[in-house]
Amino acid sequence: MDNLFEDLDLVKRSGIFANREVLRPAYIPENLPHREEQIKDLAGILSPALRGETPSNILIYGKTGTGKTATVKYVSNELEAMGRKMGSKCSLVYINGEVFDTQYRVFAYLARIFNKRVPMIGWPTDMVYSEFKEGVDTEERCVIVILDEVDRLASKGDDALYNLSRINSELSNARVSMIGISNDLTFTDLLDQRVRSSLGQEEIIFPPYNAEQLRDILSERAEMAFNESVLEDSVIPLCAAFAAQEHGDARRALDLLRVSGEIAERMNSPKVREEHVRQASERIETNRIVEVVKTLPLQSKIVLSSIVLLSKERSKKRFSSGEVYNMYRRSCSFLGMEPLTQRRVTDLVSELDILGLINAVIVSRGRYGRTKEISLSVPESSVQPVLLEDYKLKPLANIKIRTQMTL
DNA sequence: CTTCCACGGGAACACTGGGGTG
DNA sequence: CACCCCAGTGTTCCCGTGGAAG
Repeated sequence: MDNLFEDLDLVKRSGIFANREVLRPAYIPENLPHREEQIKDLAGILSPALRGETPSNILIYGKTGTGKTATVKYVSNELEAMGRKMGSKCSLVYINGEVFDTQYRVFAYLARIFNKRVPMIGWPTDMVYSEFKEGVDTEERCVIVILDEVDRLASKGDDALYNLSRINSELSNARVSMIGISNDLTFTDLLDQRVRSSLGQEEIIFPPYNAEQLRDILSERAEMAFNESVLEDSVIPLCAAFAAQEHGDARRALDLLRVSGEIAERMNSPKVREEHVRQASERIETNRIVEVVKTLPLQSKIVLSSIVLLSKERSKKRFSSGEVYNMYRRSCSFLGMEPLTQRRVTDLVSELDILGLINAVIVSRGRYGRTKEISLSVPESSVQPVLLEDYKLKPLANIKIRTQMTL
């Protein structure tokens, strides 16, 4: 009769949260503060869809957490609802370029939405493309394809975008237009001229939020998320300030607020205090590092581990690619693995750089050539244990660091 | 002006896991 | 069933290039 869960605080009605879900990134609020203009623009550009015309293609720019996706989804829902009311067939398809990051996958997904049976891999792409075309064209309608994180898709060749942009000339009933969402402002550079002009018929910019605007957003959500007066006055401004440093990332701010609440809850504190926010900020950062390192491919782990080993061994903190590559080769032979080429390793290093685990800058040392200076940009103590969790890397715990070390 | 090292673009290749066809 | 086709991914190979010390 004693249930295991009865004793756990988790089940008891939380004193802190009223509804934690509204702080999660997936939640789309009714009201998007400081995005009125973008909403209006977007709605204006899309409105022809309701009159049976083809809306212009749109390109949306803005850094992460500036409300791009939320805004688009919000407007989509409104548009679809209005379409139903007016009896015009209007459908929006949301595609995340992170998940569907190749032309094949995008068209296969689209074809499936329009009731075609297409395997997720195996066919020639043009076959999948024509299946999709046939599927959409079965009736008169307006289809708006939303490509979130298009830069992902575009970086692997712009064929998909090109095909999508000229599909209308091959359709007789349906009309297709697209919305590209990108957080990289320079990504059109790698597009074909024709695609660029077609996709960028209209452009909407989402500027980063400043601390003040973040405060508004947080306050509004906090009202729904938390019970009355559990937040100390300084909590929201502090969350906003932290996130404003991170180029005004609202997602970050909301995360911070939620985790602060969770920490307060777990500590049985009746209120969320400033110290909880600071702890939350730390925890989010270390969690991120652990998560990233854990999911690194094996070879990248070895490269990273080599850099860690170097920074433990030497007094200095920056290393040339040559040094890193040598250490990498030693690690490989220690593990009994074939090392990759230097060329490949420079790519892996760049990836680690983008992930923010290391810092790499190209320097020219004149007579002594050109290198990348590489340094760890996160504490080694938070990286090494995670690396050693990988059983394939276990032996590296005992690697003799100094070549000249005597036994 | 030369020289040096490795950066990073691009082509080519190997391999995988799924298709369709005879 | 055997066989070849296809997209996608990770890799190697080749090579032109940058830019300050000498």
